[in-house]
Amino acid sequence: MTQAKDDPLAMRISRVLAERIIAGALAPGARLRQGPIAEEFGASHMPVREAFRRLESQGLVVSEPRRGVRVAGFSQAEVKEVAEMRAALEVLALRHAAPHLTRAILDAAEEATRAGDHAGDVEAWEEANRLFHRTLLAPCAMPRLLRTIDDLQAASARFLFSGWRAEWEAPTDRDHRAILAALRAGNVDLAALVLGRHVQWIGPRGQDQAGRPAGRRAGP
Amino acid sequence: MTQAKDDPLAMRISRVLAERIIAGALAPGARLRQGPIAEEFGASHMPVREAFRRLESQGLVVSEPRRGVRVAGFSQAEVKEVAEMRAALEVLALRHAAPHLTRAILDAAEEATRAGDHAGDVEAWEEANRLFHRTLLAPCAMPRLLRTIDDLQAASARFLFSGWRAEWEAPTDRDHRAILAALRAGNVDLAALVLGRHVQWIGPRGQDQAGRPAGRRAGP
DNA sequence: GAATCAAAAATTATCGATAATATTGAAAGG
DNA sequence: CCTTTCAATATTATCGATAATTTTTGATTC
Repeated sequence: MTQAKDDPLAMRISRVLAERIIAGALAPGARLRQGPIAEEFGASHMPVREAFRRLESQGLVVSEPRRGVRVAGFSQAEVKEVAEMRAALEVLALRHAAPHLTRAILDAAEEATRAGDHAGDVEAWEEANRLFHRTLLAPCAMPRLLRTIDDLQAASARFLFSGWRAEWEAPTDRDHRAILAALRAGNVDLAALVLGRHVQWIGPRGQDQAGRPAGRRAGP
Repeated sequence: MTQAKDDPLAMRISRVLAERIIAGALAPGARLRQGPIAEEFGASHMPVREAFRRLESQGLVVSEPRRGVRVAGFSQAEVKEVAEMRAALEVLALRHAAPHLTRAILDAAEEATRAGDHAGDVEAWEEANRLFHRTLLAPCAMPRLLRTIDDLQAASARFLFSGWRAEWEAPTDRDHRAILAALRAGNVDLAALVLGRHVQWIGPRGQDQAGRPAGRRAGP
């Protein structure tokens, strides 16, 4: 799905572990021991450790020296933090991408939105959602910004999966459509405003029931 | 200066290498070979490789599989990218920190500004500048955000050093004082506005002479 | 003289083993 | 019965060596 298997072992291991953490197969706080993981992948400790460092930089695990790594927990505060960082950075990316958005790109983003509407489970919806954002923001051509946004999206997806694993129905994504409409009309400011709010939408249930995002500065 | 020497060897190595890259001792594009570096630190390859991964996540080196790592270059576009990310994220951090800013914290930030004014060289000025920002933003209590900002500051410092190594005179930092004044007056919006512009200030010389930052959306 | 190919040298990626440190559990003491 | 201490065990951090690639070098040909 992602990339060929000719890149370093550490990369493959980190990808698999990241998937597991995001999907919730590895619970927050769970210790990741290098021995068993190395054995599972038929590798030695070195690639596993490199994978750990990569996961650490993505914020998916926390590492205490001499004490190993464990899956990063996410309190409501942390989820909010990630959401607000995403909002700030995706708005920035969108403003830079806007001048480069062609008709074809907007159509592709709309197609991604449609795919999300028809998604049968959270995973499919999340993938479509990610594709929407990526399609719209990639033309900003700011690699470091895009990398950071990707990591934040991964963290967001974790939260999404944790809350919704079972009961799921694909919601028609009004925000996505509003963003596209604004962009088609050339109203970048409006698109950025909606995107900023959209990204901070935490969903119907947080750790507690206070689902209202805090960074909401503009009206509804 | 930073931390004791009881944390993993990889951490110490990455710190030293980071300092060298930021200070310009290692030129952009220069290859970092694990053999010589391991030998220099009296270590084996493993910690060196871990240090590389860490530097990679900070954006200080780029790694091509099977081909080693090299010091990341920075075009004017990349410098601008970092500056705009910093602006977006530092403004976010400041808005969250503002409610927690005490008189003592503001005084400490002012002291950092004074130290910067009296700095004799770029390094000292940069350290004071970093301290100013850190003092003001740390109370936001958003660890991931602060970590990201730190990495971006490091990238900024690289650029600063590259341009100013020789001719240097400490400039009185009007922006810092304006930010503090606004905060003391309780005008968070103004402080955020000035901070956002301040961070994007590229200095009198870029790679080419077009020093005007592009993200400048509000008037002077 | 420039381009090409092939062996040689260098370098990265990985492994298996060792040393250092943390964790655990049981025994002793209060 | 709970707390503390100490050894047995488990795990991390690190090393030295090996395998797999890439880069160089040097002749060789057009």
